Amino acid sequence: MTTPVTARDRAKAERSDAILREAARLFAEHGYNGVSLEDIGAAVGVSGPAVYRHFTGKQALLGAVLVKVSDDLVTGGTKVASDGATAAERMRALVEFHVEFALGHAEVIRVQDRDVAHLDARDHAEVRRLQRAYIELWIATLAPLVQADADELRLRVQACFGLINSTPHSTRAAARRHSATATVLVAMAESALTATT
Amino acid sequence: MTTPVTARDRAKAERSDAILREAARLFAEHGYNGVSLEDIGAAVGVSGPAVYRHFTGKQALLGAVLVKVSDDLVTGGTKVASDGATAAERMRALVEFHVEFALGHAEVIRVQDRDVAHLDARDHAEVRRLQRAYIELWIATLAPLVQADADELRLRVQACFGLINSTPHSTRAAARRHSATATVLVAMAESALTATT
DNA sequence: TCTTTCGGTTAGTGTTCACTAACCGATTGC
DNA sequence: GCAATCGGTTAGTGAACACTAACCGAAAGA
Repeated sequence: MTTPVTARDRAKAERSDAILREAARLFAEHGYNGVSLEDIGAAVGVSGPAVYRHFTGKQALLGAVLVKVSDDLVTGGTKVASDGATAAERMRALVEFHVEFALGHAEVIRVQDRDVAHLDARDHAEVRRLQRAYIELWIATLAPLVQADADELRLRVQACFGLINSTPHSTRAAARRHSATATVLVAMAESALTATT
Repeated sequence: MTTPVTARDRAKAERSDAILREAARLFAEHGYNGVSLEDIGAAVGVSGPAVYRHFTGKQALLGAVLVKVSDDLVTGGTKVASDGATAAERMRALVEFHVEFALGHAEVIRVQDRDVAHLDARDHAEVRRLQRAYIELWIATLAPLVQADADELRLRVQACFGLINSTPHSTRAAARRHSATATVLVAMAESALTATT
């Protein structure tokens, strides 16, 4: 299979990436319905309907953003969780991975837990599938460390996501030094996950 | 001051309450921009512009919902925090109060951290003022228990809010028995707040 | 009783916005 | 060179929707 990469192809790829990036940023800032295609085009220096040369529509943009972030979480999480020798090490690796991800991709995290409902049926199913896989990975990792039934493990994991994902909501805390924030969040998350009732 | 409560007055108050309740529910489910005034009217059995007989517009509805929830948090939080004798008792009272509130008012919580940006300037300022007061209450309560600078205390409190407020996002966990969920969340929150790095 | 008030109705109105149509000039590939 | 492709443009188009206008019938109150 030949790959004839022309200048046009490169320009198009860059443009598409820029559109995705700016769309994610704008969705995070104003919400899916608060952003027009004109806004997204303007953010990358083209105007309005030019976006249709790269994506089939507004919903497809949201789908691309959210499927990618969900997939990155599952792929990255699976990778780091396979490294640790003990359950505690794997759990810590997952927590650190997720904290780094949330701090580095605050915008997409914000879009994910705010605008997932605006996906079309196909993307929605895919995102839910990936999210389910990611949470099951956490539950499987946490299970050896905490004696609790499946429902409670799920509750603990989801509450932990809420804890870590809170940073995108707090502008002030996000301005802190990245590593200091990460250290505190990791400590809080690990402590919360294994807290005894 | 006379209070001539007629049948009409009572009917109007009930209608207004119903509109607020349904508006909060619909905002939580579909987001501010995903709900039309026609939808809100239909949810209470009237149609469309009848809502204007009770509220000046759609933004005013959102404002009423969010100012009320912010005020309830500050008022209730201040009340329960004044009871405890020790700092630890006050902290626990705050955590339990917030967990109960989040489990009992999941919908409004969801609207609050998703659609606050759609408020008009006046309500936005008021909600931010109340939120600031609430978080300062938490910080002041946590300060004696954790040795950390103001930034870290704020980060810890906000992460704790994220933890507790995660339940509105997780439909499955919300189906669990209320008291069991509350117990786990309280334990996680207290453990996270005072976790050592 | 009879006028006023009020909470509802239906029928617009103007705007925003996703998406389409039609066209254009440069890059591509033969 | 030259036709096809492609990524852009501007000008619609149709739908959704917040809000207004005009009207109506019943409750309030003198």
